[in-house]
Amino acid sequence: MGITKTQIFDQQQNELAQFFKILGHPARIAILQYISKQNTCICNDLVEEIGLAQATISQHLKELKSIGLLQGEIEGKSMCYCIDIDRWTALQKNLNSFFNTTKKNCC
Amino acid sequence: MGITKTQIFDQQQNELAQFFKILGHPARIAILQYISKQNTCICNDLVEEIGLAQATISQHLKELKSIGLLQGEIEGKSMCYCIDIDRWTALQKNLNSFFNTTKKNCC
DNA sequence: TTTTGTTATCGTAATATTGCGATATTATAA
DNA sequence: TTATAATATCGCAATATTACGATAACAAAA
Repeated sequence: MGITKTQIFDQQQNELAQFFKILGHPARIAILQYISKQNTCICNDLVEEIGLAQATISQHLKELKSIGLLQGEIEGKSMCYCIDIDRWTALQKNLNSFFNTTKKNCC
Repeated sequence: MGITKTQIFDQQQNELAQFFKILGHPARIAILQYISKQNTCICNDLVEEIGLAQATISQHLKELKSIGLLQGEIEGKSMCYCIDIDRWTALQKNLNSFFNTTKKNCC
């Protein structure tokens, strides 16, 4: 065992969990916050700013890309990452919908 | 390695990531949805409803309790779980605040 | 072409998570 | 008291995640 039994859950539950999971690491939170603070886009600065190895940052970026939150553009020899606005807004809507429909029935 | 370097992030980032992480499993999403669907509170039904072993469900409930989302009350020989409304609302606010302050500056 | 700077990927070690059977624990019912 | 039912915890196996060094890939600069 050790493998999540995704097949017993529906697509909405799996997708939602996947979003939450990817956001569930402080480095990825920090990356999103840093990108959003800059007017201009980010490349290697994240390595210095955050203090993880370049390979590690690259891996985190890849995961954020995997749910469509980040877009990357080649800019010379460096990479310019930015947040995908539409995706960002859609995700926020999604999560709010989960919070709102999961009503607060109590004992 | 393998251990998350929490010490290089601030408390807000770690806490936020922790919330996301705990919500980042389909079983825990399903548990929250199921509890919220019932007028009355839940006990052992989750085991049948969700289809994971009792030990596994109990573990997931423990994690949801760890961030304060669930409250449990002893009711006879069974356990009655419910969503903590205040906590739920506070968490939603928190996440929305993250989404809103992480502005959408793009390349 | 060679060098340099930047990012991605591979391989690996350390740790965490998931899931479950077995076994406590605890409270009601008999 | 003894049995029963519900939940929690322990211990383990399988898998996933995190982090990083080494190295590949690639584009601009020399």
